[in-house]
Amino acid sequence: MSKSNPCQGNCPIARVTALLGDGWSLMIIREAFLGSGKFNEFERRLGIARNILTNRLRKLVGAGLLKRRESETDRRVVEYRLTAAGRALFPVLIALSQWSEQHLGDCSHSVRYVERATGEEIRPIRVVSADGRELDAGELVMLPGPDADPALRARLNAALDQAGSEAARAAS
Amino acid sequence: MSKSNPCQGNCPIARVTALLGDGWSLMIIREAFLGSGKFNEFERRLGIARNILTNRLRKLVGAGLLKRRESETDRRVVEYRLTAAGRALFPVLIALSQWSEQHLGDCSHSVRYVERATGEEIRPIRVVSADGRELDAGELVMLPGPDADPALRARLNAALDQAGSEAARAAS
DNA sequence: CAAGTAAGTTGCAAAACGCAACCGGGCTAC
DNA sequence: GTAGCCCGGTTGCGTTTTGCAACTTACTTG
Repeated sequence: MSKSNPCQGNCPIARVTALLGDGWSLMIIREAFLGSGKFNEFERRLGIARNILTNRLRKLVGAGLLKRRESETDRRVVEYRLTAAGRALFPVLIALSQWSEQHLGDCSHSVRYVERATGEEIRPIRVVSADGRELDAGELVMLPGPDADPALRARLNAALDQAGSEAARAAS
Repeated sequence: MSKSNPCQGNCPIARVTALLGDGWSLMIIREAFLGSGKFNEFERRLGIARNILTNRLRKLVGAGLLKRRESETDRRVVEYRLTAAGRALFPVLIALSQWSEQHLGDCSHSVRYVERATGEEIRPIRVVSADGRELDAGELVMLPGPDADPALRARLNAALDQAGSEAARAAS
């Protein structure tokens, strides 16, 4: 994948896939949310090979999701902590988790996300319109933004045209 | 990864990672949201190798995200369409996309998600409490749910304890 | 019927992954 | 202070996954 996936220019999904699209990165982020910070903790709790872990931690630090800091009390240990950018992935993680429990495997309810202050479970993550209504996938369109490069712009416009012609065909 | 990543029992993130944790699956889902359906379309638009594409499509069909249907008008072509489970990934995709644009690379605004009916851009995806307030990562806890297996339960409780002791340490 | 096209499949080379052994600095205990 | 252990890596090597290109089979089109 690494060499290819120029895919469609600066598509944000392509960029995030290049960074987190492997079997471990998301698990490492999850572990970090669960409080892991030391190299050893990640290794033990995930059962990941040490060379791979080194590689992924470097990548995540390089991307600004984790911050590497050598402990002051014991200079052998290194702490990897989530940065603000890393913590901003929390909605993604929850959305994935909720989707997984609803649509994968045996429909189990194995993790609860509750508000610390109230003890109440949070709502399912949803797409919400500008004025606060919950939206469905069918009610949305993707349009090229101001910074879309030509390839992405072409792709999104093609998708629009296709949807348009499909709608026209359905209407006829 | 495939063999390992038993990770922590039935953790939903581990399950979703096993399914979508590679360089292509999410891109295929994105393409499907953009209207691609035929084998050739995925191939051309993503630049993915055909054997890999075959493999991923089968996996996604097997997981119930895509539905494989041979065209009636031309029996050579095969249509892969998102199922309800697949469409339910839309919030995840948008959350990833929004995160990517905010925290990756050059802060660009290359894709706009707008409501078809109003033309208004949607709100950023957020975690919302039971009574509708937007929550921050720090205001949440993960607790084992009724279906958590022992390993996951232990992991989540350990995280709780650790957070507790850290809080105690910070308070002292 | 000849040519072209769609969706795979196969074989092979290159890259990524996983494991286990090794390493160097830093603590700890005697 | 030195022997032994822990921590965070690194290295070498075998296995798996990926990527590419050529081939195949079924079908449509001219």
